[in-house]
Formats: sequence, structure tokens, C-alpha cells
Amino acid sequence: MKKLSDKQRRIINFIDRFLVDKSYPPSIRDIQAGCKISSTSVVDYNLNILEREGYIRRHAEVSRGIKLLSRTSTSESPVPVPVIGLIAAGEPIPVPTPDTWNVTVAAEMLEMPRELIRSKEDIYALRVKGMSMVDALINDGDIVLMQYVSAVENGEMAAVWLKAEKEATLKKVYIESDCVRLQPANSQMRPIYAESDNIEIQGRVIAVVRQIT
Amino acid sequence: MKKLSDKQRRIINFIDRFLVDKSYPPSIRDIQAGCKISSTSVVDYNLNILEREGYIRRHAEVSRGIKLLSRTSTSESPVPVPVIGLIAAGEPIPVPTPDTWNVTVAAEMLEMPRELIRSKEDIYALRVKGMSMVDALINDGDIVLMQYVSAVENGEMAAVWLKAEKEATLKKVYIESDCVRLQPANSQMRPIYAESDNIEIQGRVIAVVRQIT
DNA sequence: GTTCATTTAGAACAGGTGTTCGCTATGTCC
DNA sequence: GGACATAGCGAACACCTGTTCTAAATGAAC
Repeated sequence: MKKLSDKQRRIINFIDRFLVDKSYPPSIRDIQAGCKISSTSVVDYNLNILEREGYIRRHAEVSRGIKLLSRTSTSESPVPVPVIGLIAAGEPIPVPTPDTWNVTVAAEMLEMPRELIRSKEDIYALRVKGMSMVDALINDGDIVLMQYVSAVENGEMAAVWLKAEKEATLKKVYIESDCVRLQPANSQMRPIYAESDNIEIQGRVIAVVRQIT
Repeated sequence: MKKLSDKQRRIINFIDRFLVDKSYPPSIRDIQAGCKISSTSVVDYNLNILEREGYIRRHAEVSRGIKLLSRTSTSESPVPVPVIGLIAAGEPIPVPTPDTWNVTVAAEMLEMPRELIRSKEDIYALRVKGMSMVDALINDGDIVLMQYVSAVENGEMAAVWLKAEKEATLKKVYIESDCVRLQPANSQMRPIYAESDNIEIQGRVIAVVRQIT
């Protein structure tokens, strides 16, 4: 693909917006008006270049016979993720069961872009309740994407259940010689040290999504 | 929606197949040939019924101006969002230009679930650089989804450029009698008060996405 | 049967639309 | 400068296409 001229970029752009808006392709004269081009032949000229460079495909002698090639390749199918419950400081963390995995049974589903969860499996989501995770830079109402694992590697962010304190928290986990260090994501905060048999890894955090208002 | 006649079902079906195949809508005479209908007026007649019943939408006097409404699959497909740059404390906030909107030209694209951005338009994304937004519970490396607006309502989270300080920040904006109050999302932090002509609203924050590791 | 709404038929019109042609302008390379 | 490729311009042509009109066929309800 060669470099496009400014006018050609404008044309591609216009076709894209036109298609989203009207859901049928623009005519040559639509493009002419939309891109403030002086002549239809100039539009035709540049469309031919765009086709030669592989950005569009044209159908000869068919009105509005323009197909955008770039657009089709981008959209990858999203992955449905079940939201199986809440995570709050004082409550046990919900753990996925065969039932909650079921797409039809889950109370709420979230469509996540495939690139966010990559090739990972056993993904579920929790909604954060309360302000207890602000030290992990996680707000009330945020959605936490989790992977169901029972052990994590050093430095990974995990959902941790502190048995004695009966408290759920999201921290980076570092296994040290005699105990486990739980480090908040916010580096300005102090870490917590816990004994190995007092913690239970409930899952690994792979993403956080916050929708505002 | 009333029950459709056999002919009308064939027409809908044909439009659907035609769109998938050619990616532009059929003309009246395409439908006539494809559905073996004797007259263009019959096609026109039935298309009007299909529009009245809510199956399609027609644009008057526009060739191939047919939009299939029943294809709801599009409403769940992910929305491509261009990542147009970085947002950091000491650097001006990138503002989308017609070029950066372009799907094919943008350096990086993000596929976002449609429900996250709802029906909003003019969406772009910025990658956060540095720890200066921790008071908004936003970490280094987070992706901020923005909507391009020049003014925000009271209490909305916005990207604000402080002219005198030459500083970019994400804060909740409250317009008060004599000045503007910039409130961090983390309610434990103190607000900043700025004069109206010292701030520039660069966009509205609609979501934050954090990918961990 | 009559009456009425629905559907079909064919043709024609007016404007939309892709295409083409000759010409000019601009820039590049020797 | 001269030769050449690229890009733009405006007009005209021929076909495409949505629309409209009148008339006829069909079918349902009575």
C-alpha cells in the first residue's frame, strides 16, 4: 500500500462515515460534495487509485458500488464473559461454578474485546462494591475481569481471601521466604504481610473496566 | 409487525444475501430480477409495506437507499475506537482530527463492546503515561475512552488542560459561581480550584480500561 | 352477484449516476 | 528549456434508478 494523498484519506474517511451513518455507500457526487471536490472526474480518478492500492473495491457501472475493504478485517468477534457476582471487602469472593459459566443462566453478560483477554480461558467478571479497593486503583462499580486459577506467579495481581480477617482484597502477590507480601497497585501505599496459610488465591486479575456515569 | 407475504419474505431475504455478497444494497431492479417480480412498481409497493412494518428503512430518491433494520447483529458488534495518542501530566492532550478518525490510518485500534460506549459518537482513546492520574484512580498504561466535546455538564469527568500550569489532568468538573472546581475521582483527595479562563475542556471521559500484565 | 381493499402490470418521466473526453496545471527528472 | 507523469477541471453522454400514473387482476366480506 502506497502512501495516500490528503484528498484520498479524506475520501476513505468520508466513505466510512457515510456507511456508518446511512448504511449504504455514497455516490460519486456524494463524495464530491462531502469532500469538497471540484469535479466528479477527480473523485473517479482518486477512487481508481484507492482501488489499485487495495483500500476499496469498485463495481463498474453500478451506482454506489463501493466496498470498503479495510473495515471488514478489523472486527474480531467479541468474547462473552459472565458477571457472576460482587466483590466487596467483607464478603467472600464468588467462585465460578459450572452453573455460572452457563451463558444462558448467568445474570449478566459482558462482551469483551478479544484482545483484552487474549487466549486466556476460564474468564469471569466481578462487579466491585465499595471503596475498599482504591489502593488497587479500583473504584466502586468497576468491573474486574478474572481468570480462575488457584495459584499465581510472583507479582501478579490476584483476588485474595484473608481467612482470619474474613476480608477480600485485590493485591499483587509476592511470595517471600517466610510469608506472603500483598502489595497494592498504588505504589504509594504500604504492603501487607500475611502468613501463607491465612490466604487463599481466588483468581487472577487480568483487566479492569470502569464505565463512567 | 404484521405477517409478511411470501413475496415480501423473499425480498427481505434477497436484500440480506445481496448485502452480504456485494456489501452495497440492491436497486429496485436488482430486487425485481433476483425475486422474479414482473414490475418495478410491485417491488416499490412491497418495499413500502416492508418499511411501514419496520423491516427496512428507505431513503427517498436515493439509489439503493435501503437499510435492513432486522439485522440487529450489527448493534452488538464491537466498535473500533482509534487510539490517537498519549495523555500525560506535562503534555498537551491530543485532539482528534479528521485524519486520526480514519479507521485505516490510525496507528492503533481498539475493539470496544458497544454497550460500553452506548450510542455515543466521536469516541477516541488515549493511553495514560505516568502516575499523575492516580488521584482519578487511573494507572500508568491505562486506556481512557474519551468523547470529543468542548463543554461538559456539572460533575462529569473530563480531560482538562490547565493553560497556566501547562498540565493535563482528568477531573470531575464543577462550575461554581466564580471559578471551576476540579474534583479528583478519589473522594479522599482535595479538589483544585481554577479560574474559568485558565482551563480548556478537551473531552469527556466515558470509560477506563486497564489490562494487567 | 356487488363492493371494497389489496396486489399486480406496464410504461413513462425526471433526476441520479458512472463514465469519458479534451484540456489545463503542477511538479520532477534529464 | 523540454519531456513526462501526476493531478485537477468542467462538460457532456448514456444508462441507471426511484417514482408515478393508469389500468387491470385478485381475493375477501357481505
